[in-house]
Amino acid sequence: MLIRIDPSSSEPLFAQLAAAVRGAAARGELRAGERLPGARELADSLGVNLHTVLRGYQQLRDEGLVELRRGRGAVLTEQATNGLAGLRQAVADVVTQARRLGMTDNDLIDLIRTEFR
Amino acid sequence: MLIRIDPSSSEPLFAQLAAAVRGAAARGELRAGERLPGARELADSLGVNLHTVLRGYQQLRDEGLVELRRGRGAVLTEQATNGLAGLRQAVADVVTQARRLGMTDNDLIDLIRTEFR
DNA sequence: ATATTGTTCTAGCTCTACTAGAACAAGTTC
DNA sequence: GAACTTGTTCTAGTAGAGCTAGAACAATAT
Repeated sequence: MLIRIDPSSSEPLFAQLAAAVRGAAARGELRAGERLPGARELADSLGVNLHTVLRGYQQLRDEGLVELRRGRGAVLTEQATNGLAGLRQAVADVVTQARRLGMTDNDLIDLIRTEFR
Repeated sequence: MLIRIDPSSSEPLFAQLAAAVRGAAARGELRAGERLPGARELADSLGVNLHTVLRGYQQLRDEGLVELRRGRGAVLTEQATNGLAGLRQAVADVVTQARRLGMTDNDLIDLIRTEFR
């Protein structure tokens, strides 16, 4: 898997990392049960700190996309690869866009309901 | 126009302010040529600093949504009133994707609510 | 002329993100 | 069982963004 990070972006590094994994899983580049690189190793290869990678991994865990276990590393869950991850990413993008327009969650939900008919 | 701001949000105050104006324009609550409140006045009524409001206004100017002139204030441009089209398209895409996964509108709305936090 | 309103500058405070290093705990591997 | 791997937790320091504050200034409106 290829993970790229832009240090000059205003998006935090750990968030970029999480987004990269989310996207790779959604596009089928990663499968359930597959292991992500160890945090120390990935930190080295990206030129960032161990804690930064771990924070990204922990965010993915909070979203239910990976399981973290000592001695074993970060393993993709079913949820990460069942397409939900892709939808999640799309939803995140829409939410960002809606926020930029100053919409509340309910404003956006109205739009969704309209579109669902 | 009603501008509300949440000091406890992780979204910067100046960005919230810009979003509020963007959204009001996108929803048609504001029209091209209309004047926004003066920065000092708005800062007072929101309980934030003059510079914070000005930074929000400047961001809107950088986006081409308002023109700023001394003695005159912030005036909405034509461009400010065309925002919804992109979001509508993104929402349509998300709904299609959700349908493909067999989700109901309420399933999707749960996702939106989660993401909005 | 006078008042209004954005512009610019300096300064200080707080919080987040990132880095760094160390010790620790749970799991894997042999 | 022993050694190794890997995430977890803790402390600590640095840099930058965001916000506030106050003042002086410049262009425009009335």
